[in-house]
This record gives sequence, C-alpha cells and structure tokens, in this order.
Amino acid sequence: MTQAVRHDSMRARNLGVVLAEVRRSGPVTRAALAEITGLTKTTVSKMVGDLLRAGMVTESGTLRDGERGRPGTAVTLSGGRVAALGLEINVDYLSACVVDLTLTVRLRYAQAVDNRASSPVETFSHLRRLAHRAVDEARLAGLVIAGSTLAVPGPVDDGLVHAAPNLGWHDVRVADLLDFPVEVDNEANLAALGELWFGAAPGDFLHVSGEIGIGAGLVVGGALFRGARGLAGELGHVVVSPDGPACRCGGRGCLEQYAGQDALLRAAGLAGAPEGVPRLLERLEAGHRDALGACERAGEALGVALTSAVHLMDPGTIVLGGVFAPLFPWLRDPVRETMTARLAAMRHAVPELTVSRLGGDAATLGAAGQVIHRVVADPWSHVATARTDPAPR
Amino acid sequence: MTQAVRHDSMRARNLGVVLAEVRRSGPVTRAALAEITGLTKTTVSKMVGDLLRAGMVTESGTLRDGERGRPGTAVTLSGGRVAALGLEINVDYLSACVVDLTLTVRLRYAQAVDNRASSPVETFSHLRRLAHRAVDEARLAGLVIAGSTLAVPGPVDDGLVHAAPNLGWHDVRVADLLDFPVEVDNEANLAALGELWFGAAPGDFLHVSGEIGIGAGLVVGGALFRGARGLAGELGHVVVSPDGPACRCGGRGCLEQYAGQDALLRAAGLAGAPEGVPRLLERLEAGHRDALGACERAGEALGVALTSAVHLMDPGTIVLGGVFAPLFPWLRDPVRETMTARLAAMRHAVPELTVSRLGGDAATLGAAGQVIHRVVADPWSHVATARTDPAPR
DNA sequence: CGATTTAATCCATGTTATGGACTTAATATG
DNA sequence: CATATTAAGTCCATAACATGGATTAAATCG
Repeated sequence: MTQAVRHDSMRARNLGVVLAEVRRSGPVTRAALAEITGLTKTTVSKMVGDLLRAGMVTESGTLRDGERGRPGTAVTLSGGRVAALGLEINVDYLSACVVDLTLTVRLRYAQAVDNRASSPVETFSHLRRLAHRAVDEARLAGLVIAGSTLAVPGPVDDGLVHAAPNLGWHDVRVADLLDFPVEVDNEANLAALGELWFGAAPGDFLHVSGEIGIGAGLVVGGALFRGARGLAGELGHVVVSPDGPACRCGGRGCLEQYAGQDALLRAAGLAGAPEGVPRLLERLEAGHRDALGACERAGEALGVALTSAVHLMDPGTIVLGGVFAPLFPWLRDPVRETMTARLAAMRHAVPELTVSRLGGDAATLGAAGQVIHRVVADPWSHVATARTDPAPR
Repeated sequence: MTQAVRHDSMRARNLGVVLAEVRRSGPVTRAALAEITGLTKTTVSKMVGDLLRAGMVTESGTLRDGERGRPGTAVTLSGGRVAALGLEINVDYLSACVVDLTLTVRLRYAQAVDNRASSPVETFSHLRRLAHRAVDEARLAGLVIAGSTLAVPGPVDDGLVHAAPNLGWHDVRVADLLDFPVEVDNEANLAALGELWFGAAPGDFLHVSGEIGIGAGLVVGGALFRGARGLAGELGHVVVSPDGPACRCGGRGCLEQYAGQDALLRAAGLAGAPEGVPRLLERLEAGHRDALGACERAGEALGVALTSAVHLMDPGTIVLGGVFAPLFPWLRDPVRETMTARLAAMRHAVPELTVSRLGGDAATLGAAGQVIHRVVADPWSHVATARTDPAPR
C-alpha cells in the first residue's frame, strides 16, 4: 500500500526528491532544481540549506549557462561527510569497502580466508575485525558511516541465511554474529546493483554472475527484481536440455551443468585443478583445442538459457560478470550467435551483450551502494540529526 | 523518479490511500481507517465526506465489534456511480464489459467476428458500435464511465500495436480508430490482471494463458511485471529442448511446439480439425489413448518450461488459464510431477499449481479492472469534478 | 552606466493535517 | 433505570509546510 502523506513525511519526501535530483543532474542551481522538481524556489532553497548543514551537498562555484542574468551557485553531492560500509563473505575471501555519497570508493580491504573450512562464528569474527578497521579508518577521514550491507553467497530472507551450500551454512542469523547493525542480501542481487551504480550498465539489464554456481540479477527501471520470495534469478538452474546430466538441484540439464565453473573446467580437462580459471585462460590464449571447445559449448548453453530468460523477463541488456568476465572474449560469439538465431525473428532488438568491468568487486560495491541509495532516497533522518546538533559552518 | 509532494498532491494522494483502504478492508469505520492509514480521525472524516459526495463510497449501517462504546458507521465502496469499460479484440470475437467500482460486472457483450478476414478499420467499426451500446446502457443505469482499456493479442507500445500476427495487423495506432479515449495493452498482461482482481489468485502468481500462442503474465506484490520493453512473459518460446522442432519464432524446441494449441491437437490426431479443443476434451473423457498421451507430453513440456520460469522469476503460484483451463484435469499431474522432480530439492515450497476460473473473459475483465484500479489509486480528479458540481444528496 | 535578466532570499498568505475538546451513541454496571 | 464508561465522529484553534509575489543580488547587453 502507498503510505499516507503527513505533514512531516511530505517534508521528508521532498527532501529526498531534491537530493536525488542533485545526484541525477550533477551540479545544478537551486533555480533549476525548482524547475525540475516542480517545487518553488523558496522551498528548494530551504532544503538545500538543510542538506548543506548536514554535509550531504556542497556549493561548488557559480554555474553560468551563457545566458545573461545572475549566475546560479552550483550544488553538488558532497562526498565529505556521509559514507557507507559494504561487506562481503564469499567462499574463499572476505572483503569490505567504504563508499561516500558520490559513490567514490574511499577504502577497500580484502582478506583471503577459506570459509568452507571455518565455522560461521570464526568467519564472522574475521569479518568483524575487518569492518571495525574500515570504520575506524573512515572516521579518521571525517566520514560518518550511515549504515552497512553484507553480501552472502546464498538466498537471504529478512536477515536469515537459510542455506549457503558453498559455505556449509544452515540458518545463520547474521545480526546475532555482528556487533553493529547490518542489512544482508544475496551476492548475485548486490552484484547486479553494483553493476548498476558503479559499472557502465544502463537502467535495464540482466547481470549474470558466473561463479561455482550461476546467479543472475535483473534490474528494471533502476530497481532490482526479486520475485515473490526473493528467490528470482537462479539462471544456473534454467533447463538447457531436459534429459541432460543430473544437477545437484535435483533437476537434469541445468545450465550449471554446462557452463558452471566446475563443468567448464572439467570439459577443458582441468577438473579439480587448483587455480583452475587462470590455467584455463592460459590454455585459451595458447589456442588449446579442448579449452576452446569447452568455452564454445558453454557459450552455446548460456545462449540457450539466456534465450529463455529474455523471453520471460525482457531485459534491455545482458551483462556477463564473475568468471564469465575474463572468459568473455571466448564466450561472446557463441552466446550471441545462439541468442540471435533464436530471438531475432521475434524481437526487433536482441539484447546487447556486454561484459562487467567490476568483476569480483561488484557485490561488495553494490552492498555499500545500497546504503547510499537509501540515504539519498530518504535523507530526512540524517538531516534531522544534523539539525538538532548543528555542525559548524 | 518519485514525484515531489505539493500541498494539493498531498491531499490527492491521501484521498487515494483512504479509498484504497476502504476497498481492501471492506466495510470500515472512519476511526478504523484513521488507525490503519496513520492519518487523524479529522482528516479521514473530511475525506470520507468528499468520497461520499462523489458517489464513490456509501455508508452502510453501523458496525459494532462487540465492544462497548459508540458504534461506527460502516463505509463501503459504492458501485452506483463510477464504472469502467473493458474491451477486447481477439482472433474470432470482440467483447466488452462494464464493471463498477466494487468490481461487479454490470454488463457483458460478446460478438463473434472473424477478425483475420477483416481489416483493422472494419474490426474497429464493429468495436465502436459495441462500445457505444455498452456506454449508453451503463448511462441509463446511472453509471458514469471513468475510462476504458482495450486488450489486443500482441505486444503494445504506448498505444501502438506494432504487430499482431494472428490478426494480420501492422503498426495499428488504436487512438486513430476510436472516437473515445482508450488505453491499450497486451491480452496476456490484462488476463493476468483479470485473474488478480476477479479470480481467486493471490497477489503473487504467474498466469499462463494457453491459446494458439502461449503467453504469461507475472504479478508480484499486486503489480504486473512488464520487463524493460514490455515484452516479458513470452513463456511460449522458452526453450524446452534445444534441438527440438523448429518454431515460427526462429528458435527450436520452444514450449509452443509441445504445448501450443496446434501442437497439442496434432499430437492427439486432431490436426486442423474444426472445434478442435471441444473434440479433444470429448476424447480425453472417453479415455482415448492418443489424446491422453498428447496431454501428458504437453504437460511435461509445460513443466520443464515452468521450471525455468520459477527459477528465474520466483512466482508464488502458477495459474493455468486459456485452453489450459478445461484441460487442467489432464495437465495437472504431469506438470506438477515434472516441476516437483526438478524444483523440490532447491526450494522449500514448489509453487502451487491452480486453474483459472475466468477462462476467456479474463482479459476483458482485466481491461475494465485496470481503469477501476487507477480510479481507486487516484480518486482526486473524480472527487474534484464532483465537488464543483455537487451531486444531490 | 542604466536596462534587463536571472538567482536567491524574504515575507505574508493559503492549504492541509494535527490534536485536543466536544458531542453522540452505544454498552456495562450498580 | 440511572449513571459511568467507552468509542465514533465532529468542531475548532494551531502548527507545519509550500506558495507566490516582492525584494535584493549579480551577471550581461546596449
């Protein structure tokens, strides 16, 4: 249900509209903001004042558009005060980053830890240290951490990680294991949002993150699609061939059996090899026949699964990330040809196929970005606290 | 972008919140509305007054909840004034319906016309007559038509029907062919919404409408998912078997080749037969082996395609409609068994499989429902006009 | 240098929701 | 049966916010 608008929430909402517009339109004058939002100059001025005091925007010189008349003072997002903490737990590493309001990455930490071998309690004690180090460092730089989000490799339901098979977790409640408030979300979802906010992706795309499993996050109109229970995007188990090899999910012929990291390495004759992906890349560059064939077949399977995905979800663009990013030169053609052959007759535009620039950082960045996104959409609480405790000019 | 809230739009929005809550909660007192919406009793009272004057709600006796204290007067949606016109053009018929604010169907017209044989201009002249008859009749009953929506069998982009292959249409701009304002949307989308508002479906489901083609409409949280270009839901072309029979879409092994109406009749030995579906039903009831086998294989294919759909879009429930509705007794087991075998290990709850009660009426009803839905969400304009021209008590 | 134009602020006004007081209509209690 | 209690609905003064016109500020144009 849409929420009722009360007097105070009207103010809060308009403040969010103004701040979001500042972000969208880069440096803008108050007058332009008034024009765009439909609010009056008076109202915008008051709000910009509040945002200035809260350290969320700054004035950055004057802005002349060549016309005559008094030039406006440019208002821009300020990266100096508000920041967010992004965290990620994955199979073989932990990572953290601090991102400011302008989506500039301020700090980045990564730590190799084999989380399969350790219990959730151990993993989280490492993560806690990493997070505290990041927060302390950020404080020294004058930043205020507005919140944090944690990415985990598995479906999440309201802070509860029901099962993360690759970590061996069952029913882990994250809030009980950390000493600061944190949001938790699926790694594939956050990677898609990372691509949205930090990558080159437009507002409508399907982000495919190939790891041991294959997940996907769909972004439509700048918002993540989660499905009824938050389990949408399991591209790895889309059926490629109904009588294909059995999958750990209980099905047969799932995409993961053709294009998952394990299947790919096995097909290239690198089953169980340590450092499998780098070695696969070497062989591909050397023109090894087995490796090339493995990629081509994986690409065709991915093309078939993506054909189904396009018919069902109609994404504007498809972004390949995770291990598919370095393999993109070899996957691109088979994927695209398979999709074009199957889609072109029905659609004017087959979705464009691109590669992620972020690689493994996407989820951690997306986690921090989620907090920033929320602050920008609802800056009221931050402004309100800054108001009662006015910051020195 | 979220719109800025101005003083007048605050009022408009809150009015919508109140009316939506009246619909959701059936007969409610003003006090309960205030409690639920978070607005004060005073505000709610004023708004209910406006809605009463506009004829959108009525007071229906007192409402006692067994407690002591003054009983509240129940406020309910009123079906007496505001209504909507739903229209549908399909391959072999036209239909129209008038639905009031309570989603009660007031009028229903259908007309058998072979629209393949006639030009869009002819088709629309029939439709115009049908619509005018419906509107005139509704006026006589004291109803005011708040708007109309038209369902067409093909993808629609902002009033333009780019191609409706089964009608032989190309680039038909609907507004040019009708003499009253109308929204246009895809038949599969509106059928899903019809199921949402008039059927037994909950707020999260995938509605599968099996006709010559197979379309699907996904509803999540009470809203239709349309994808980036409005082309989502083409379940008929999800890949069931990558090397299967060629499809008219250019692909191979699409679901339509296994479970589309034509494929189904062919497999049952009824290829090209007139009245194919009724005859298939007769044979099924008689226990014909070919017919039973055809349904079983179609059901299995549907199960495979739905498995992919569930992994990607995570619907809460799956509703089979169109020709799949009468065939449900024979499709149910193969579909469910296929899905359970492939999904159960990964998901706690395999989506429930149900059948539509609406059948062929779903799209026409959904079209009218869309107008009603919009009026309920934003009653301000209707109230505003009723205000300047006050209705007699 | 004065006229013009646009930006930003100031101030009086208008609209809306708020919150407490009041009226009304029922049940419970003695 | 009268009175207390409780909750619904309305009234009225107030507060919060945005509005819109006037004013001041800072630039360009002629």
